[in-house]
Parts: sequence; structure tokens; C-alpha cells
Amino acid sequence: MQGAGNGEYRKGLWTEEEDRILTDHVKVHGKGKWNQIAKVTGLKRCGKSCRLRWMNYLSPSVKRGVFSEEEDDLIIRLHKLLGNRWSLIAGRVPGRTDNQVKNHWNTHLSKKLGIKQKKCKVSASSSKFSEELGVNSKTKLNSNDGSILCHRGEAEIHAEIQDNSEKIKEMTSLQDPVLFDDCYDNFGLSNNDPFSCAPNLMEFLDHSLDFLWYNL
DNA sequence: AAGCGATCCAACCGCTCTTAA
DNA sequence: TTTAAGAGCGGTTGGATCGCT
Repeated sequence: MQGAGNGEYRKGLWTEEEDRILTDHVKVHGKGKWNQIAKVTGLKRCGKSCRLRWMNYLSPSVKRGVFSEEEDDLIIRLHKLLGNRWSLIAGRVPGRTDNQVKNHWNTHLSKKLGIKQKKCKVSASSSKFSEELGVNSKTKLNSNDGSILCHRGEAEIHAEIQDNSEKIKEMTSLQDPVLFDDCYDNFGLSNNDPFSCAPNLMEFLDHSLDFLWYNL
């Protein structure tokens, strides 16, 4: 992971000088048009690399340093609910990026919980749960906050969430992993045609996250 | 002090989706 | 309708560092 690759762009760790050039450019011109940065600034980095560096490291909104107990707990709970949807999880952990959350999970939390990577029971069940209901990594998300898009009335949904608040707590607690069948039972989803109830699930997931965020 | 395996995490890769021309 | 660029995602890699012998 070093050297100049095809000769046009550099790879590997960023230098302080490269960081400064990128930061200065974004301050003046704003985010976006990442592929033009190399041409404008002379930075020998591809646009994708520039974007990643800004989003994961240089952006003022990125929080550095060790994860707090509260953050750990929130990530664990969200992971139980969502599986490896790091961007969605990160969207609910202020200041943390999907890459940070993913790394932190793989290096600390999975060990802390005694979960073997890629053989994670919780993740597997969540994944199965999601996939069968059409909520996969390509699920349409709200570009503003990462929430799952839905189409029902807010009042109706919030009422439903309030009614299910205890179930949400139970399902997302450390002691009670989310299980496929539990979700069906607790939320009255049909087992016969999983796809027919996908909208319900999406709404549930999104508003569950809101619930968790405001109540944790 | 040196060697070496383990661990951490920044960065890359390959892919899909969105959007604008 | 097509196409290319931009953006975003999750999985993976590998260099730097740590800690043990």
C-alpha cells in the first residue's frame, strides 16, 4: 500500500502537507468535485481518496479519540438492530464515521462481546432478518440523516413506536439478541410473505433508531 | 536490545446508486 | 435513453505500533 501506483496518483498514508492542501481547498471551494482537486491543487491523489480522507479524518465534524462507554453501548445496540450497516449506525453516533465505527467494532466490540468476526450470531440473524425483508445494504436511505425512507404519517408511526417501546428496549438489550422470529412475533409481521411487510419493517427500523437515540 | 507475532486503524478496492448532461 | 462523474457502501489490506519473549 505504497508507491505511486500507476504513476498518476499516490497511494498510502497522507502526509501533513497533503492534508493541508486538501483542507485549504475544501475551506475555499467547499466539498464536492473531488476529481478536480488533483488538477486544481496538484495533489497526486485520486478524487475518491480525497473524499475519503476528508470525510473520515479532516472534516471538523469528525470526532477523534477513544470511544466512550456510551458510544460503545449505542453501537452495540444499533448493531444488534441493523447488523453491519455501518453508515446507518455511524449516522446515529455523533461525530463518528462509518469507518471508525466499523474498525472499532471489529477490533474492540466484537471481542468484548466474544463475537467471532463473520460468524456473528447476532449479525447473522439481523442480516437474515433484513435480507428476507428486502432491507439490504442498498436500501434507500435518507441522504440527510441516513434514516430509512418511509411514507406513513409521523403521528401514526410514533404512536406505534410508543406502544412498542418496551419491546424495542427488550429487543435491543445486551441480554436479548434480536432474533428473526421474535421480530415477526413482536411486530405482527407476516411470515408468509416477508416482502409484503418490508415497508412496515423499514418504518420500524427508522423510528426505532429515533427512539433509541432519544431514550438511551 | 532485538526479533517477532498480534493488534490497530487508515486507506484502498470493487461495487452500486444517483444525478446531470 | 445513454453515459460518465460523483457519491456512498461494506469488506479487505497492509503499514505502523505495541508488547511479549
